[in-house]
Amino acid sequence: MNITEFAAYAGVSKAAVSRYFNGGYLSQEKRDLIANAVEATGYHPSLQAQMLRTRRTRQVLVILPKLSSESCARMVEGISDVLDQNGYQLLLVNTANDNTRELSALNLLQRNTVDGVILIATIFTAEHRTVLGSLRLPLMILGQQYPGFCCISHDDRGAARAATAHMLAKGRKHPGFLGVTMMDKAAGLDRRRGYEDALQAAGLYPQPTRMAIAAFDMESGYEQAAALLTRAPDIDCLFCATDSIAIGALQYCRTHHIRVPEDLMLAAVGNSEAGRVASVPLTSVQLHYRTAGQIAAQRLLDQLAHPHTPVEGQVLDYALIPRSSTGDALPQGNFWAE
Amino acid sequence: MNITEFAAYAGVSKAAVSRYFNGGYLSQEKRDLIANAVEATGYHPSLQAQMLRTRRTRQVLVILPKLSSESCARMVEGISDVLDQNGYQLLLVNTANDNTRELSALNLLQRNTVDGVILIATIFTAEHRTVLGSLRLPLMILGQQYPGFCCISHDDRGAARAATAHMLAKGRKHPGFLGVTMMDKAAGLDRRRGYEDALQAAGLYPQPTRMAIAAFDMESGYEQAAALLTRAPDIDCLFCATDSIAIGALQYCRTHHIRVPEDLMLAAVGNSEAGRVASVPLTSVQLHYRTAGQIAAQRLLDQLAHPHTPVEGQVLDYALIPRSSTGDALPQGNFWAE
DNA sequence: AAACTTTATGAAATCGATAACACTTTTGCC
DNA sequence: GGCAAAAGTGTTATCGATTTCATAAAGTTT
Repeated sequence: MNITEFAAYAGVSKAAVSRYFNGGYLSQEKRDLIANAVEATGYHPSLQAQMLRTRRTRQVLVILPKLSSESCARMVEGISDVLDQNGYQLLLVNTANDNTRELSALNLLQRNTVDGVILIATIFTAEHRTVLGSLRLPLMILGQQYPGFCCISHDDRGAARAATAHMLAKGRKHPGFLGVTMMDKAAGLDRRRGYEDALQAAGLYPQPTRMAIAAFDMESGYEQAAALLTRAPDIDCLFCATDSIAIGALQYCRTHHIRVPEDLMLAAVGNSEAGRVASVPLTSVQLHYRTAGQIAAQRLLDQLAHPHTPVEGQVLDYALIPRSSTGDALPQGNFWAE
Repeated sequence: MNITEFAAYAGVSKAAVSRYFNGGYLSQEKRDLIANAVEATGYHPSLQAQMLRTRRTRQVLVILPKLSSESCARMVEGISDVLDQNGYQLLLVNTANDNTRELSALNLLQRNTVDGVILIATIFTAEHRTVLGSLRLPLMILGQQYPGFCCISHDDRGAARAATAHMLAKGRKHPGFLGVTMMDKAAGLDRRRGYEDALQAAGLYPQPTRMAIAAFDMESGYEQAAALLTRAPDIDCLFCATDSIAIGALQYCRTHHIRVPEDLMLAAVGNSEAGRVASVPLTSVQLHYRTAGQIAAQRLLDQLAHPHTPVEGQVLDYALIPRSSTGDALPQGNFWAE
């Protein structure tokens, strides 16, 4: 049933029906007439027709690199919370760290089928700047600061500093670093800087031989930990850029008679579920993923409501959660400490 | 720029432009003309207008209970793979196990804004049958069999049977069961039946005092394990409906001087990352989540292409992954066994 | 009472495409 | 050459809403 048929059924004009649903001058009499007819027929305006006419889709595109990563999933949950509350729909593109998919996602934007975009990306290339710069849609970048755009990010540098400093404060003198590619500004570069900050504050100098780069998975963490600890066996505390990597390192220790935390302390960033229940519960820094998602979505909706909002970034704080991997016993009865 | 302006620019009729993009009789001459004009202007048809006119949106709605659960995330990844390849967009609704949200999602369907639906639900009520039955859209149900609808599910019963049988085959005589609500047919009912199958095959009888029901999280697993093992301390092997619950049980053992696997064997279903790296690596049954998602999406697209496809369910197989929690040592050098 | 403003109304134009239709031209075949 | 089928074309109606516009009635101010 379309608006014309419905209007005829209700005994009013098309315009009156439209005004009923969108607000506008309408007498109480017609209002009742339409309300009754809606009750009787279950009529509702077609979204597609509304989209075409109003040029607003009430859909937001979320682009992310990997859905089955706990951090991404939580950010999307946060986004979903807010969009849902405001009657917006969430269009999801999982790029799987694949350029082809990322391009097809950006193609969507060109086609103007969404009102706004939230981008959770790890590596920004020159092409990104070009494409994003020419975007006429409201855009939020989630997970890192990218100059010139609205960004919500975590204090990755502070988080890494806190984790490393925690181990140094326990008297360790030979820190090691297990990071990820520096092309990833947040998890790669910023966390390395945080690590170096902590060393500097303790009067130590970062040594390249005590640093290694891994991929984002446990397997790689295992392998790089093996390489690093073979090369520099005197390392007595190891900062890992992600929980997954730290868990890989932990597996290596477990199978090579390296005691954690006695011989080697471990600390990471992420506070994942796996890290909480690992063979040695992992000291890690909690970032507020869900909150970040909520804020990003809210800010996007704000931009939609008030165009020309000034571009400004926002950095969320963090919380260090000490656990056994740095020799911190858990409080009795609490094995899940957030 | 709309099709009229573009057609004028290219020097052809609107119909020719439409035929260019949708296929249809068109001379090579005009084809070139339009191709050049596209190159020059970057014109592309408006999706909204196409949606309105063709009554197809090329969008698929995915409804799920919890995004930040590994199994859900992997299913969505599988769905995304296939939809993406076929030029379909994925609309996501995270119900957070909340009726309000589930209703608003179903409202979307009423509004006809998507071509098809994939539903990942855990608990089906009478209301579900009503709403789903009156749905005029192609629908796939993912994760359990629901009579009368197209379903892709896992062999939950077989999986639970295999996990339990594995422990009984090692000579354990006093099995226990830690499950979830029976309102959840797949993870609740079917897995309990599988547990009972295994007992029966071993000449044992299920005893209510050796069974408990937990929620879906580790905390609840911990609490219910505590209750169960206090009530029936002779239990020497425990089947858990999910990895999370098993990890909770494992934490309880760890803090109460119950040795795993010597005093108590543990086996579960899910094969999650956390279970693989837990303090005692967890024997678990792998289900093919990603594959299930891919199949569901593919079958949905098939339905879209060929309406009136007969309704039939499909059940995917499983693979038991023995690990230390049942006394199975991991093969040397492989700590990640899938 | 006149002059304005606010409220109320429906006809018609519009958003940007596709599909039906009527028509002409080309091709294939006997 | 004749005749049917296939290929190629542009005009027009249509999808289902919103928005403009012209106009009228009601309410408010001078």
